[in-house]
Amino acid sequence: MESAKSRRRDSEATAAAIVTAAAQLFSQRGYDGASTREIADRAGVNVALISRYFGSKKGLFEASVLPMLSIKSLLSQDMATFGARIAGYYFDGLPEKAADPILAVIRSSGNEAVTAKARDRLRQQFIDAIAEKLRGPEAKTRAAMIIMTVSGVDLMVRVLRVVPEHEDERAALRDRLARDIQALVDG
Amino acid sequence: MESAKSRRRDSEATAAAIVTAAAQLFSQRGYDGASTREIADRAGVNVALISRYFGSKKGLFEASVLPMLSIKSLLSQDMATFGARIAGYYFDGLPEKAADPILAVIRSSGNEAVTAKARDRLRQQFIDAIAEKLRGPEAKTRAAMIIMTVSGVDLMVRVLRVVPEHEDERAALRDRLARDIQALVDG
DNA sequence: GTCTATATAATGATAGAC
DNA sequence: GTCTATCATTATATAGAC
Repeated sequence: MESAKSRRRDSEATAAAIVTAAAQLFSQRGYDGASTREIADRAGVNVALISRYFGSKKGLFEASVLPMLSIKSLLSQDMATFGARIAGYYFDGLPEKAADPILAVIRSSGNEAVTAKARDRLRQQFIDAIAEKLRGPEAKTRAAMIIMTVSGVDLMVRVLRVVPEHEDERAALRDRLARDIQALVDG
Repeated sequence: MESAKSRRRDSEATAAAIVTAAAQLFSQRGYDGASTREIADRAGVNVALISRYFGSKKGLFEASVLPMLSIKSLLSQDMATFGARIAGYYFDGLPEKAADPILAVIRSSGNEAVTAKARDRLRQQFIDAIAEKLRGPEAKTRAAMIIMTVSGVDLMVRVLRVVPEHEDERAALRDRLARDIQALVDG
């Protein structure tokens, strides 16, 4: 274990701090809206280190957002509770400031050069990965419907922010969502 | 009817050309990614006219994107065919370059100052408007589910661009979508 | 390993000529 | 009603000192 003092000169820790700050800011403001200076400030490091460690802003985007684009942890658990877990994630708690790689891709999608790789990874790590887990007919179609529905939730909750205020309405929406997604999982 | 020559000095036509170009470019690249110069070029007018006619870039965004945020034309027809019409819109034809106000809001959503009004209008013109059209229990919850699903389609088709290549898979997805949305409409 | 200083380019906006 | 020219600002990226 290193001391706090030596950590200040630990390039790995510095790069990790940049990645963390970048993931948050790209999620919040998208690629064009998040400046390298702001990312460096939030990470508590100098701006020049971004080019130093990641080559360019685009390199930083790929290093921070792409690795987070995975749904494996959700798929490794019992698929009989998949719908409930997804719905719970978005409606119980609602982590406002947390980094959301899907949101980062959505908000950066106006920049084709930057999000081309991210889209490829989204297809592989999400749609294809879900389709593999599904039993029964039309697995791919159902997988597409699932990712579409989840994307829609992400959009409604985190982009449009139109979640019902009343607790019972929220619960009704969450339960309906859990049921509909689970129906797609079960076939 | 005015001649083509006099149209060149028709401020209304000029403003309209700017609005059209802006709607397209804001949809494609989002607010931050679409520069005023590029918008002016596509409209075939001078950049200075944007400030002249709309005050600012933000003013142009509101003048071009906000008025398009309406679903009235889709709701005015028979609600028994709502699901099929939505699904057909996204899967038959697939208008790549057309201006899509929802997409513009999504891709600009990293910029809070610009999209605050757009979100309000989305809630009113979409969720509330749909809820009013629905009969049966939990109209608001179902309206939220519908807009969530449609947003997800918009996202998958136009942002992530992960529509199945094979015609039969596409048709299967379209039909399943139409059915699921219609089920939400019917209660 | 990290900083300061700077090069270069692009942005939104405006003043004033035509 | 539309244009040219320009301003002030901000962006990413880099060279070189420490």
